[in-house]
Amino acid sequence: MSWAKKKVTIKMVADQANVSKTTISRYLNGKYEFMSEETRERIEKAIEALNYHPNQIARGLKSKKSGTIGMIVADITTPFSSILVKGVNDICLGEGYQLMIANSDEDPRKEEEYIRSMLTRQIEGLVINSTGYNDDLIQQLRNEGIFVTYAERRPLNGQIDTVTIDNEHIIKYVLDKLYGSGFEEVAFFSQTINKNATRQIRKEIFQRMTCERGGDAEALFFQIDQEAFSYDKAIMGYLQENPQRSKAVITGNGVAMLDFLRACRRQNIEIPDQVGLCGFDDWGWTELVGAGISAIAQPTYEIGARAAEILIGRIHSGIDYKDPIEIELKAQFVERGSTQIILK
Amino acid sequence: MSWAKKKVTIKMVADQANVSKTTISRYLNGKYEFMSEETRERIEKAIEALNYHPNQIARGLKSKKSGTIGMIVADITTPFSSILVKGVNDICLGEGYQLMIANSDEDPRKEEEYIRSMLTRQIEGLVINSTGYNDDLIQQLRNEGIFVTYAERRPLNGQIDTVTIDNEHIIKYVLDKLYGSGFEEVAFFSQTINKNATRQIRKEIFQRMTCERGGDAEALFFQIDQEAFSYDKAIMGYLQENPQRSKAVITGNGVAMLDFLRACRRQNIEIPDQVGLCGFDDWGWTELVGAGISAIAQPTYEIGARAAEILIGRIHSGIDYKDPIEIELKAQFVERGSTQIILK
DNA sequence: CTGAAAGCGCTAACAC
DNA sequence: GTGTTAGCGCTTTCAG
Repeated sequence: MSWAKKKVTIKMVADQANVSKTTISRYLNGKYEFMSEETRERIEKAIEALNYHPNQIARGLKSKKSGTIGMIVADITTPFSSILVKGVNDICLGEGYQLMIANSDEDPRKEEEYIRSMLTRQIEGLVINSTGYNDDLIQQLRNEGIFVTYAERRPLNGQIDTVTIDNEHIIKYVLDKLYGSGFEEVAFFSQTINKNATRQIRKEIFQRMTCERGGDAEALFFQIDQEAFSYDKAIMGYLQENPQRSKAVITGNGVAMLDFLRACRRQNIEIPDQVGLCGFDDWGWTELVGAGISAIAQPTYEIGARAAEILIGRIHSGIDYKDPIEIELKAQFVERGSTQIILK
Repeated sequence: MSWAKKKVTIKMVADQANVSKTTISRYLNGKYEFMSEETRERIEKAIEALNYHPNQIARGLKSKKSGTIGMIVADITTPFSSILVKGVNDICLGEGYQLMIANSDEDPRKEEEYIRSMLTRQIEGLVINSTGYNDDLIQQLRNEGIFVTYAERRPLNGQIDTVTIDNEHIIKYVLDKLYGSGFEEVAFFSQTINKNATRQIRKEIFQRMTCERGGDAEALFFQIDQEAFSYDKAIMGYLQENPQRSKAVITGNGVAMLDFLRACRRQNIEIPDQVGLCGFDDWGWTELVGAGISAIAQPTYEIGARAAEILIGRIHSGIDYKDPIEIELKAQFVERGSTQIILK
């Protein structure tokens, strides 16, 4: 980089201001008590004149504080992830941290690679929307002085700070609502569960509550793999059983909702005439489809923001903890046309 | 962090393997020619035994290579930005770079703050989807040895690498299509332009082509501010002029399309019966709204990927350039029901 | 109030 | 083949 102007260092500022590097360093760290008014001003001028910006990398090497936080999301292309990122990013800006972000693409191997890469780059903490396959490695980070907060997907086991939503409460609310308004069968359509804790938890809650109502918890839960037309098959299968009953579906997240709607369109299934629908995640377009799609609006931004706050709090305190913080934020049901029952 | 295990350093590995730090360093950098087969194995064992991972921060301090790239997007919550991020992220993974990401929120002050913050953290390059207000600062980075690539939004002036789409070509294509199929007036609805180069360019192209067809280039271009019901007013105003003519609208990006559709719904405007619609950006839900929304699918992922490739290429070459690389990728028109003209 | 000196963890001449 | 030495840019004792 021969064409690059030499970067200005603390040494050059020291020379310019006619003091030692130490004093400049003190200045940079706001320890003004240790210098005369006059030197302070001289330093200020020198920094200004040279357009000096301290090298955070060098500072971090000595102080062991990189000032960066890592964040790994499972699929950055979903609005869910990007809003989560925004929440974390905003808090980081306020606290002076930079964000190192990676997209695991739901691939545990990539996830591990990113975690290790970020570790070598001395992140001070990690916010993760985890695939669920690297919980052991993540637990290990604790031993290296790295704090971790799980966002939305909790660890399957392990004592780590977590911010999720109150699935129990909102699923109960929606089931009550749907059955209460006359639907006779409510099914749940989930993406492949794998080790995804959120999907696992929603399944468990849905099946337990369905059971309590005397429903067929097994038959009404559909786990749908990412193959072509698998949603088509599932929805057709569901509607063919007990065709005289009025039915509704809850989809487990925004991506499942989109796939479900596409399948309905291909199969000419009318909503809510033939099947009611309530989805998790309320993204901008839900009101535009048909009579509007009812949805569970997750406080996605807040999940990210709270996770970042907790993480930074831990970093600042710097001490190990025995009791993890576990926060459950409330989700909200937004009612639209897709759950207005059409009586048969 | 009293509870943290002491991090293992190159010194400890050297002691364990009974060689000097230099030799370990050579090993880490793959310079196996400079050591015996036997020491190489000894080092391998020592690293394994101690679970050693080199500190990239320290390496970077000496070598002036942080191994991180910065990326700033204008609004991370739009699918456009997140897909762009994915493109960049994927290339970075392949090339061994970590991504430092920030969301400027279309705020030039935040954008500047992030740029400076990333600079102090020694990013080696920057991919930016810029607000357009910090072009001078960005140009300045070049003097500090930092390469920059603009993604999607080009600099208003300045000689910097850029990846955009071929707006000229696709806008011509869509206008031909719409007028060709019988629409008599085609308007363009854009978000507030400010210094956004893409919006500026689309406006210029649209107006020029409209002019060439003898249309009223001024009246047919709508710049719509982000106030409540401003889309409602614009669309109503457009439809009231020359009501006997069949009309269509092109929206300038995905966000504008969403706002436009919401306004139509509020005003009970039927698409395409009362107005045809073709939007920029083809996100998952377009096919689900009404008879399907026709859209210009931008190669968003490719924009990000190409931008990252170009940037990393520059970093590797390490030399200044006089001629910036300017790439224009092709967008594609996806035809759906919203542009099937209903003859009046 | 201020500075000299010794590192942080790693790399890179330059010797041997 | 391998080690010694001198830093990278900054912080931090420890002396004055």
